[in-house]
Amino acid sequence: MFSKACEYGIRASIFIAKNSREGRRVSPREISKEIDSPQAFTAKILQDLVRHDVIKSVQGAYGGFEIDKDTIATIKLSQIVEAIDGNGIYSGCGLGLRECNEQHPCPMHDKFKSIRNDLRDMLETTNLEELATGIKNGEAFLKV
Amino acid sequence: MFSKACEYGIRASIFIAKNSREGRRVSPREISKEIDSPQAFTAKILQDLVRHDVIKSVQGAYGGFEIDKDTIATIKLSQIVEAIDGNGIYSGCGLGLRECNEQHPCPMHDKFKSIRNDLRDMLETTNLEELATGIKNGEAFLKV
DNA sequence: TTTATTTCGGATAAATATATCCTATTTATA
DNA sequence: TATAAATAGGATATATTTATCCGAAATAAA
Ligand code: FES
Ligand code: FES
Repeated sequence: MFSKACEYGIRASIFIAKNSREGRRVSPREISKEIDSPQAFTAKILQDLVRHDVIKSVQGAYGGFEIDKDTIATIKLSQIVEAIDGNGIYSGCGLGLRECNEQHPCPMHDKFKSIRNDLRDMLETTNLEELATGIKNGEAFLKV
Repeated sequence: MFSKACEYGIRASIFIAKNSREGRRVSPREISKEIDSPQAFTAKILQDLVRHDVIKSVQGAYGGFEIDKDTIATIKLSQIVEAIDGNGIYSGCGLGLRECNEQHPCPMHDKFKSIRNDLRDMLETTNLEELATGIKNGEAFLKV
């Protein structure tokens, strides 16, 4: 469904959100340990998310990654997915035609479209705040 | 969503189904032309589908690929997807945890599960007969 | 200002997915 | 039986994704 990079990116963002709520910056080392992902690869993805204004980085000693406390609830899953995987999952044809087009649909179009729209709605209405809360409460997990 | 191989496999199966209803066998050359896919690569995928009993091949002169007329309506999209991409899309965790587990859910689990189940239901209730009919009637297309 | 720490970014490696090529095998027909 | 036409399958090539490595730049604190 999502690329590995995107999976790591979402898990990392949730972990950063949880820690930022507690006023703690985190390093790629700590992040990749807590979400069980390859460190250098994860660091690349974090840089990508910084460039896309999903998270913030602070360079130098005592630096790390964080998210402004008051924006955590405004960051949607869709922003992370689009930053890393692009928007093909929202608009692309399920059977790989050049574009999904009502006037030139593939045989799966009608049935696929509704699922794709549900997925888009879900990603656009889910924010980091609620996901981080699940982790905080021990109801959900980021690894294993 | 699906791999290229899976997209080609579904499009090819629909094309074969349409032709088998008309009593015509088709070659990889004709298939890849009609679904606009790389020929040799498509041929590999067709072999895979034969091994998984989704389609039938007839070797030698006047051979080709076909589907028994009376089984076309019984072949579900899910069989093709599972043959090529495996069943990860049905059972895998959306955030890449080792397994999707109610007792150890990722933060996206509840919301993701319902979409994944809708997708599975769609693939399990859609058969080649109806898809081929769309093509036959000119309501749907397999390329461009 | 020096030092230690940390992100940034380029280069490279490894793994996987996609695609091509060529030969062997099968089979209907002449 | 010989021939031509077609799928099967191994070997190989290319592209993309995933992953690692290392030095440069930034920055807080001593
Ligand atoms: S054309 Fe294929 S999903 Fe819309
Ligand atoms: S555990 Fe992640 S989707 Fe179920």
